[in-house]
Amino acid sequence: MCPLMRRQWQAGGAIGCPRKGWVLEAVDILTRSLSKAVPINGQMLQYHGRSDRHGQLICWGILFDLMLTSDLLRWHVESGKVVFGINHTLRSFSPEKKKRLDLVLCRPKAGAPVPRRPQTLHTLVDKHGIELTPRQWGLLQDLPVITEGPVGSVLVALEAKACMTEHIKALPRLYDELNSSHQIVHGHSSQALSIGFFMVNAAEEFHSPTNTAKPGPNKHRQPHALRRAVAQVTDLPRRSHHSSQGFDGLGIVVVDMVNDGVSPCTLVTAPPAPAEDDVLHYDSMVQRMAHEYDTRFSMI
DNA sequence: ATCCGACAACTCCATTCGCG
DNA sequence: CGCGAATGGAGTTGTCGGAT
Repeated sequence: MCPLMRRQWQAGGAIGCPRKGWVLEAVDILTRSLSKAVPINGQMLQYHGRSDRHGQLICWGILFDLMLTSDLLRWHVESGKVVFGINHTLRSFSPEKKKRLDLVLCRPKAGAPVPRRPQTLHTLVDKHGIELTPRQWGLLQDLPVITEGPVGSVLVALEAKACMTEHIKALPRLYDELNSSHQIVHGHSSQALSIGFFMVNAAEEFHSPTNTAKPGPNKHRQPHALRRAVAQVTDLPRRSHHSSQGFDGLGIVVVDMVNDGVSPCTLVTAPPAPAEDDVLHYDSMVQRMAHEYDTRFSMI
Protein backbone atom coordinates (compact mmCIF):
# COMPACT_ATOMS: atom_id res chain seq x y z
CA MET A 1 0.00 0.00 0.00
CA CYS A 2 1.35 3.42 -0.85
CA PRO A 3 2.06 5.76 2.08
CA LEU A 4 -0.73 8.14 1.26
CA MET A 5 -3.38 5.45 1.04
CA ARG A 6 -2.14 3.81 4.21
CA ARG A 7 -2.17 7.10 6.02
CA GLN A 8 -5.69 7.91 4.99
CA TRP A 9 -6.80 4.43 5.89
CA GLN A 10 -5.14 4.64 9.29
CA ALA A 11 -6.34 8.15 10.04
CA GLY A 12 -9.88 7.25 9.11
CA GLY A 13 -9.81 3.98 10.96
CA ALA A 14 -7.93 5.10 14.05
CA ILE A 15 -9.94 4.56 17.21
CA GLY A 16 -9.58 7.35 19.74
CA CYS A 17 -7.97 9.62 17.20
CA PRO A 18 -7.02 12.80 19.10
CA ARG A 19 -8.54 15.19 16.58
CA LYS A 20 -11.35 14.86 14.13
CA GLY A 21 -10.09 14.72 10.57
CA TRP A 22 -6.51 14.55 11.79
CA VAL A 23 -4.27 13.37 8.99
CA LEU A 24 -1.20 15.59 9.10
CA GLU A 25 1.67 14.76 11.39
CA ALA A 26 3.93 17.76 11.96
CA VAL A 27 2.10 19.42 14.84
CA ASP A 28 1.94 16.18 16.74
CA ILE A 29 5.63 15.52 16.09
CA LEU A 30 6.53 19.06 17.11
CA THR A 31 4.69 19.03 20.44
CA ARG A 32 5.96 15.59 21.39
CA SER A 33 9.54 16.43 20.42
CA LEU A 34 9.45 19.70 22.36
CA SER A 35 8.12 17.83 25.40
CA LYS A 36 11.41 15.98 25.67
CA ALA A 37 14.44 17.77 27.10
CA VAL A 38 17.62 17.47 25.07
CA PRO A 39 21.17 18.66 25.83
CA ILE A 40 21.61 22.26 24.68
CA ASN A 41 24.59 24.25 25.87
CA GLY A 42 25.38 21.64 28.51
CA GLN A 43 21.90 21.72 30.07
CA MET A 44 18.92 19.49 29.53
CA LEU A 45 16.35 21.81 28.00
CA GLN A 46 13.09 21.55 26.10
CA TYR A 47 13.35 24.94 24.41
CA HIS A 48 16.22 27.35 24.09
CA GLY A 49 15.54 30.57 22.23
CA ARG A 50 19.03 30.80 20.78
CA SER A 51 19.04 27.26 19.46
CA ASP A 52 17.51 26.54 16.10
CA ARG A 53 16.20 23.13 17.14
CA HIS A 54 12.56 24.26 17.24
CA GLY A 55 12.85 25.74 13.77
CA GLN A 56 14.37 22.54 12.46
CA LEU A 57 11.67 20.43 14.13
CA ILE A 58 9.00 22.51 12.43
CA CYS A 59 10.65 22.38 9.03
CA TRP A 60 11.20 18.66 9.28
CA GLY A 61 7.55 18.12 10.05
CA ILE A 62 6.30 20.37 7.27
CA LEU A 63 8.54 18.64 4.73
CA PHE A 64 7.31 15.27 5.99
CA ASP A 65 3.68 16.32 5.63
CA LEU A 66 4.25 17.85 2.23
CA MET A 67 5.87 14.64 0.99
CA LEU A 68 2.92 12.66 2.31
CA THR A 69 0.44 15.02 0.66
CA SER A 70 1.94 15.68 -2.78
CA ASP A 71 2.25 12.78 -5.21
CA LEU A 72 4.17 15.03 -7.58
CA LEU A 73 6.78 15.92 -4.94
CA ARG A 74 7.33 12.25 -4.09
CA TRP A 75 7.83 11.55 -7.76
CA HIS A 76 10.25 14.48 -8.10
CA VAL A 77 12.25 13.19 -5.13
CA GLU A 78 12.30 9.64 -6.47
CA SER A 79 13.62 10.81 -9.82
CA GLY A 80 16.27 13.03 -8.22
CA LYS A 81 14.74 16.27 -9.45
CA VAL A 82 14.34 17.83 -6.02
CA VAL A 83 16.62 18.08 -2.99
CA PHE A 84 16.51 20.23 0.14
CA GLY A 85 18.79 22.79 1.71
CA ILE A 86 19.03 23.79 5.38
CA ASN A 87 19.91 27.30 6.52
CA HIS A 88 20.41 28.28 2.94
CA THR A 89 21.33 31.91 2.34
CA LEU A 90 19.10 33.31 -0.34
CA ARG A 91 20.16 36.34 -2.31
CA SER A 92 17.38 38.24 -3.91
CA PHE A 93 17.79 40.32 -7.01
CA SER A 94 15.32 42.95 -5.98
CA PRO A 95 15.34 44.08 -3.26
CA GLU A 96 19.06 43.35 -3.09
CA LYS A 97 19.22 41.57 0.23
CA LYS A 98 20.16 38.23 1.61
CA LYS A 99 18.57 36.09 4.25
CA ARG A 100 19.03 32.64 5.65
CA LEU A 101 16.01 30.44 5.13
CA ASP A 102 15.37 27.57 7.51
CA LEU A 103 14.51 25.13 4.74
CA VAL A 104 14.31 25.25 0.96
CA LEU A 105 13.12 22.70 -1.57
CA CYS A 106 15.04 23.15 -4.75
CA ARG A 107 16.47 21.70 -7.93
CA PRO A 108 19.98 20.32 -7.32
CA LYS A 109 22.52 22.81 -8.63
CA ALA A 110 24.22 21.33 -11.67
CA GLY A 111 27.95 20.78 -11.31
CA ALA A 112 28.05 21.94 -7.70
CA PRO A 113 29.69 19.73 -5.09
CA VAL A 114 27.34 17.60 -3.01
CA PRO A 115 27.70 18.08 0.78
CA ARG A 116 30.21 15.59 2.12
CA ARG A 117 27.78 13.82 4.38
CA PRO A 118 24.41 14.94 3.10
CA GLN A 119 21.54 14.78 5.57
CA THR A 120 18.33 13.03 4.68
CA LEU A 121 14.90 13.24 6.28
CA HIS A 122 15.92 10.04 8.09
CA THR A 123 19.28 11.23 9.49
CA LEU A 124 17.74 14.46 10.77
CA VAL A 125 15.49 12.46 13.10
CA ASP A 126 18.48 11.54 15.27
CA LYS A 127 20.24 14.85 14.85
CA HIS A 128 17.37 16.91 16.26
CA GLY A 129 15.86 14.37 18.63
CA ILE A 130 12.63 14.10 16.66
CA GLU A 131 10.08 11.90 18.40
CA LEU A 132 8.17 9.63 16.03
CA THR A 133 5.47 7.10 16.81
CA PRO A 134 5.87 3.64 15.27
CA ARG A 135 3.19 4.58 12.76
CA GLN A 136 5.06 7.75 11.76
CA TRP A 137 8.26 5.71 11.43
CA GLY A 138 6.40 3.42 9.07
CA LEU A 139 5.24 6.35 6.98
CA LEU A 140 8.79 7.69 6.83
CA GLN A 141 10.18 4.34 5.71
CA ASP A 142 7.67 4.24 2.85
CA LEU A 143 8.65 7.66 1.53
CA PRO A 144 11.34 8.08 -1.11
CA VAL A 145 14.58 9.35 0.47
CA ILE A 146 14.99 13.09 0.09
CA THR A 147 18.56 14.29 0.59
CA GLU A 148 20.33 17.53 1.26
CA GLY A 149 21.95 18.84 -1.88
CA PRO A 150 23.54 21.86 -3.52
CA VAL A 151 20.83 24.49 -3.86
CA GLY A 152 19.86 25.33 -7.42
CA SER A 153 16.67 27.16 -8.28
CA VAL A 154 14.40 27.38 -5.27
CA LEU A 155 10.90 25.92 -5.50
CA VAL A 156 9.71 26.24 -1.92
CA ALA A 157 11.20 28.36 0.87
CA LEU A 158 10.17 27.94 4.45
CA GLU A 159 10.58 30.38 7.31
CA ALA A 160 9.63 29.24 10.80
CA LYS A 161 9.35 31.65 13.71
CA ALA A 162 8.64 31.01 17.33
CA CYS A 163 7.45 33.37 20.05
CA MET A 164 7.47 31.63 23.40
CA THR A 165 7.84 34.49 25.88
CA GLU A 166 7.92 38.31 26.04
CA HIS A 167 5.35 38.34 23.25
CA ILE A 168 4.72 42.08 23.18
CA LYS A 169 8.38 43.05 23.03
CA ALA A 170 8.97 40.64 20.18
CA LEU A 171 6.11 41.88 17.98
CA PRO A 172 7.82 44.52 15.82
CA ARG A 173 10.82 42.39 15.05
CA LEU A 174 8.67 39.33 14.48
CA TYR A 175 6.65 41.13 11.87
CA ASP A 176 9.68 42.60 10.13
CA GLU A 177 11.55 39.33 9.87
CA LEU A 178 8.61 37.39 8.53
CA ASN A 179 7.73 40.17 6.17
CA SER A 180 11.24 40.37 4.73
CA SER A 181 11.22 36.61 4.20
CA HIS A 182 8.60 36.51 1.45
CA GLN A 183 10.02 39.67 -0.11
CA ILE A 184 13.44 38.08 -0.47
CA VAL A 185 12.09 34.75 -1.68
CA HIS A 186 10.00 36.40 -4.36
CA GLY A 187 12.81 38.83 -5.12
CA HIS A 188 14.90 35.77 -5.87
CA SER A 189 12.24 34.02 -7.91
CA SER A 190 8.61 34.97 -8.34
CA GLN A 191 7.84 31.32 -9.15
CA ALA A 192 9.01 30.09 -5.75
CA LEU A 193 6.52 29.34 -3.03
CA SER A 194 7.18 31.32 0.12
CA ILE A 195 5.82 29.65 3.23
CA GLY A 196 5.69 31.15 6.71
CA PHE A 197 5.05 29.28 9.91
CA PHE A 198 4.49 30.74 13.36
CA MET A 199 4.46 28.96 16.71
CA VAL A 200 3.26 30.96 19.69
CA ASN A 201 2.97 30.15 23.37
CA ALA A 202 -0.34 30.37 25.24
CA ALA A 203 1.09 29.44 28.64
CA GLU A 204 0.74 31.80 31.61
CA GLU A 205 4.42 31.48 32.44
CA PHE A 206 7.63 30.36 30.82
CA HIS A 207 11.03 29.33 32.12
CA SER A 208 13.48 31.18 29.91
CA PRO A 209 17.00 29.74 29.91
CA THR A 210 18.35 33.11 28.79
CA ASN A 211 16.76 35.21 31.50
CA THR A 212 19.32 34.97 34.26
CA ALA A 213 18.64 38.37 35.84
CA LYS A 214 15.42 37.74 37.73
CA PRO A 215 14.59 34.45 39.39
CA GLY A 216 11.53 32.42 38.53
CA PRO A 217 9.63 32.03 35.30
CA ASN A 218 8.54 34.91 33.05
CA LYS A 219 4.87 35.77 33.59
CA HIS A 220 2.63 36.42 30.61
CA ARG A 221 -0.56 38.42 30.51
CA GLN A 222 -2.76 35.91 28.73
CA PRO A 223 -4.73 35.69 26.58
CA HIS A 224 -3.82 39.27 25.68
CA ALA A 225 -0.21 38.55 24.66
CA LEU A 226 -1.26 35.55 22.63
CA ARG A 227 -4.03 37.48 20.85
CA ARG A 228 -1.68 40.28 19.93
CA ALA A 229 0.94 37.94 18.53
CA VAL A 230 -1.61 36.02 16.47
CA ALA A 231 -3.10 39.28 15.20
CA GLN A 232 0.31 40.54 14.17
CA VAL A 233 1.05 37.45 12.10
CA THR A 234 -2.46 37.38 10.67
CA ASP A 235 -1.75 40.87 9.35
CA LEU A 236 1.13 39.67 7.17
CA PRO A 237 0.45 40.01 3.44
CA ARG A 238 -0.56 36.88 1.58
CA ARG A 239 -0.21 36.34 -2.13
CA SER A 240 -3.39 35.60 -4.01
CA HIS A 241 -2.20 35.73 -7.60
CA HIS A 242 1.26 35.52 -9.11
CA SER A 243 2.05 39.20 -9.28
CA SER A 244 1.16 40.46 -5.83
CA GLN A 245 3.37 40.37 -2.77
CA GLY A 246 3.09 38.16 0.28
CA PHE A 247 3.28 34.63 1.58
CA ASP A 248 1.97 31.79 -0.57
CA GLY A 249 1.21 29.85 2.57
CA LEU A 250 1.02 30.87 6.19
CA GLY A 251 0.28 28.75 9.23
CA ILE A 252 -0.14 29.52 12.91
CA VAL A 253 0.12 26.94 15.67
CA VAL A 254 -0.63 27.75 19.30
CA VAL A 255 1.03 25.63 21.97
CA ASP A 256 1.04 25.57 25.74
CA MET A 257 4.59 25.24 27.00
CA VAL A 258 6.10 26.14 30.38
CA ASN A 259 9.60 24.87 29.57
CA ASP A 260 10.29 23.63 33.09
CA GLY A 261 11.99 20.54 31.69
CA VAL A 262 9.13 18.29 32.78
CA SER A 263 5.71 19.59 31.71
CA PRO A 264 4.79 18.48 28.21
CA CYS A 265 4.24 20.90 25.36
CA THR A 266 0.62 20.63 24.28
CA LEU A 267 -1.38 21.88 21.32
CA VAL A 268 -4.00 24.59 21.88
CA THR A 269 -6.97 24.54 19.51
CA ALA A 270 -9.25 27.10 21.19
CA PRO A 271 -9.32 30.67 19.79
CA PRO A 272 -7.31 32.65 18.98
CA ALA A 273 -5.73 29.52 17.49
CA PRO A 274 -6.99 29.24 13.90
CA ALA A 275 -10.07 27.03 13.53
CA GLU A 276 -9.86 23.91 11.40
CA ASP A 277 -11.49 25.63 8.41
CA ASP A 278 -9.34 28.78 8.75
CA VAL A 279 -6.79 29.47 6.00
CA LEU A 280 -4.14 29.97 8.69
CA HIS A 281 -4.75 26.53 10.18
CA TYR A 282 -1.73 24.28 9.73
CA ASP A 283 -3.66 21.68 7.74
CA SER A 284 -4.95 24.31 5.29
CA MET A 285 -1.41 25.62 4.89
CA VAL A 286 -0.07 22.20 3.89
CA GLN A 287 -3.01 21.45 1.59
CA ARG A 288 -2.47 24.78 -0.07
CA MET A 289 1.27 24.25 -0.36
CA ALA A 290 0.75 20.84 -1.94
CA HIS A 291 -1.83 22.17 -4.37
CA GLU A 292 0.37 25.10 -5.41
CA TYR A 293 3.34 22.80 -5.77
CA ASP A 294 1.41 20.38 -7.96
CA THR A 295 0.09 23.09 -10.26
CA ARG A 296 3.24 25.21 -10.52
CA PHE A 297 5.93 22.60 -10.86
CA SER A 298 4.26 19.89 -12.91
CA MET A 299 6.60 20.59 -15.82
CA ILE A 300 10.01 20.54 -14.13
C1' DA B 1 -7.30 70.80 32.59
C1' DT B 2 -3.51 68.53 34.49
C1' DC B 3 -1.08 65.18 36.80
C1' DC B 4 0.27 60.50 37.53
C1' DG B 5 0.70 55.65 37.20
C1' DA B 6 0.34 51.57 34.54
C1' DC B 7 1.19 49.29 30.74
C1' DA B 8 1.85 49.05 25.67
C1' DA B 9 4.97 49.81 21.92
C1' DC B 10 9.22 50.19 20.34
C1' DT B 11 14.59 50.40 20.16
C1' DC B 12 18.80 48.68 21.18
C1' DC B 13 22.05 45.29 22.08
C1' DA B 14 24.19 41.16 24.92
C1' DT B 15 24.33 36.61 24.42
C1' DT B 16 24.31 32.44 22.08
C1' DC B 17 24.09 29.51 18.23
C1' DG B 18 25.43 27.26 13.88
C1' DC B 19 28.17 27.63 9.87
C1' DG B 20 32.12 28.24 6.94
C1' DC C 1 37.80 30.61 15.52
C1' DG C 2 35.44 34.48 13.57
C1' DC C 3 31.11 35.99 11.77
C1' DG C 4 26.37 36.79 10.90
C1' DA C 5 21.74 35.64 12.40
C1' DA C 6 18.31 35.21 15.88
C1' DT C 7 16.15 35.71 20.40
C1' DG C 8 14.55 38.10 24.06
C1' DG C 9 15.79 41.17 28.04
C1' DA C 10 16.79 46.03 29.46
C1' DG C 11 15.65 50.39 28.82
C1' DT C 12 13.10 54.33 26.62
C1' DT C 13 9.17 56.51 24.78
C1' DG C 14 4.18 56.74 23.91
C1' DT C 15 -0.61 56.44 25.31
C1' DC C 16 -4.61 56.02 27.92
C1' DG C 17 -7.64 56.43 31.69
C1' DG C 18 -8.75 57.73 36.29
C1' DA C 19 -8.34 60.93 40.18
C1' DT C 20 -8.20 65.50 41.72
